[in-house]
Amino acid sequence: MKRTHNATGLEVKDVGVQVVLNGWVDSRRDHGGLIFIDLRDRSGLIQVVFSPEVNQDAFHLAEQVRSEYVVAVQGKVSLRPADTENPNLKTGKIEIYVQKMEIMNTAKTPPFYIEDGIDVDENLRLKYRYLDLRRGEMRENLMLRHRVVKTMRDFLDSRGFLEIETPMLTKSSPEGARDYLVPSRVHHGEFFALPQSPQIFKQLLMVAGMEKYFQVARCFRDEDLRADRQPEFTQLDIEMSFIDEEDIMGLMEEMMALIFKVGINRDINIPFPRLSYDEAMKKYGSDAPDLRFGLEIVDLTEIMAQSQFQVFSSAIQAGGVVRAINAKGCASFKRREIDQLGQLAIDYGAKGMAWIVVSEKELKSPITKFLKAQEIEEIMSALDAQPGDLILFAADKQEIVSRVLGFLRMELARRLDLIDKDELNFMWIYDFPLFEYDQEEGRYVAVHHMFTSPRLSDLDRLDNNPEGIKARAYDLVLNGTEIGGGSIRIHQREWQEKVFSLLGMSFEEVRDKFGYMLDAFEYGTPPHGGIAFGIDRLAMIMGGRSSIRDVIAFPKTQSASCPLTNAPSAVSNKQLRELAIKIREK
RNA sequence: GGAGCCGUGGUGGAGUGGUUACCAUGCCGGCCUGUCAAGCCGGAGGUCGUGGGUUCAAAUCCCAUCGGCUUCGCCA
Repeated sequence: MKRTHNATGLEVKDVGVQVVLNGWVDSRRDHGGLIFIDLRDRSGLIQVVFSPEVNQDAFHLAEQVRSEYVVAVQGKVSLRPADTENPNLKTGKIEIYVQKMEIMNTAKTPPFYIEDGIDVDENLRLKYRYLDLRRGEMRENLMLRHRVVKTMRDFLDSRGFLEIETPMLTKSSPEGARDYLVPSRVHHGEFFALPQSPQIFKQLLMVAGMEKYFQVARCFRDEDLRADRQPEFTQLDIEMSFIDEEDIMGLMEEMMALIFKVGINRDINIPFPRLSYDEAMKKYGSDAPDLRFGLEIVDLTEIMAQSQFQVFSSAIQAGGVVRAINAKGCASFKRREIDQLGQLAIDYGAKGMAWIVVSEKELKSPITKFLKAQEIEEIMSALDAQPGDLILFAADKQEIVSRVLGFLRMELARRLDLIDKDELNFMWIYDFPLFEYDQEEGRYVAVHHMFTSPRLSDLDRLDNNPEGIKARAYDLVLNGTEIGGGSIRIHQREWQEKVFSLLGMSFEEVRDKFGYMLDAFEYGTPPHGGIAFGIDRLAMIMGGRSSIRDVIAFPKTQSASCPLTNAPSAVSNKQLRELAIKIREK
């Protein structure tokens, strides 16, 4: 019995039609003389009814059916009797009176409920992922993801982009994340790396004259996992020739508007607002700020520069800053809560967290006794402090202060429930620094990546003055999450060599790792640039999920393993011998 | 590498040293012709993650270890 319709493809106007449905038994309600089954297929649910008056054989077969059995039913679409309609079902006004049923397969009782909103150990869900994905919400997530990717492909195709694949087995390169390595059987002792991104290949495609490229590209980074980070993830990777920042940002805004319309039927306003990196860090303590709420950070460095309060003034003298955040209406926080925030600040790298509780009559604070009345007044005024407010301070190097107050800002928003879950807050962050100094490595490292072009006006500083050079890079931020980022690239061999050199790479290393790319740049490389979006993160936000795992069919656990297949696993000695690999004892 | 939370019938939870480990749900059987969280009656189902220790006695206290989740570092 082959299906004639999908479960939710039927509606009131189909009443009287003979249909065959195939699907799974979602639930069975046996009334003795009458049996109801909710039949589920990919489209959703419909109720089918078994009555001995309609067909004895089908009725008795239905008595034996259990959850998750795979069945085929044949019957007539009928209107439900009055007062038995189910408004919770799309097909709640109709039902199928079954004349014939076939059990296509039986099923063991599943280890968890096949329904939305379950609270089950995630390990179990992943071990039985094929059952987890039967749940409506998970099916919806994958369908949403499909619509998003389909829309991306269609949109880019309509704008003249070519989808081109690049190698998965490629060359390990320095910088960036830890590589996943694949041993070469043919070349003992040598390894491929799985791509962290198709960056160099897409630039070579520009050299090759493809002009407009995209790829839905799997990327691999062997770093620790998070709720929004998997070791393998998917990027929409894009590159174009003969363009500038505005071309890419404008095009991507159009694409985003379409994706959100098709994906979740939301209209978003374009163009997106833009915020410079410096301003984002200063006001929000993050290069991916969440602007769905206020709680701006206020700089007090000037006010405090001459202060007698050593904690503040010595931080400033050491080149640092003093900044604060006004937790509006939080004067009611208990001392224990404030101390808890202070501990969190310390966890994020602060040496401590000063605070002032502003009440009607007085200021409660461990630090006001060190401050002059004039200074306190200026602080209150700068932060627009009113009775009932709580002010939190951080004093340290700028990067630490930003990180700490950026975190406290988010934490306060969560505690005060300031975030509107339905809002979609997009913004571009631009004017990133090209380099930052890495204390541990004792050298500069690229903030974006090492192929990013410096601002043209900063080009001459590549020789001897890298501090403060701005990059032609841009990130797209949605609700405090970086969902994409890109840049205009370097397309001149000479500039690229200077960047490599500034990053501390020797002539030999550059030749070995990137010689092929520099060679390519000598054969007429067009100016080019691009962007890449994290499809998993985008789908996660669009689906309103809190973990990227919910929009990936077969994700890894936090320890980067797969409970379903038990990967990774040991391999045979024969396999190891072929690869000339010996496993060392710990 | 660090921090936090969690691990008890299939599932989710309760159980702070002492009878036969409790509840809900699911599962199995019976009854039941309008349910959709169906209902009523009955039943089965447990190495309390694992290993060690303390104790007359451990799900419970201690140590170690494994696993899951969150997070800092890390993620050009």
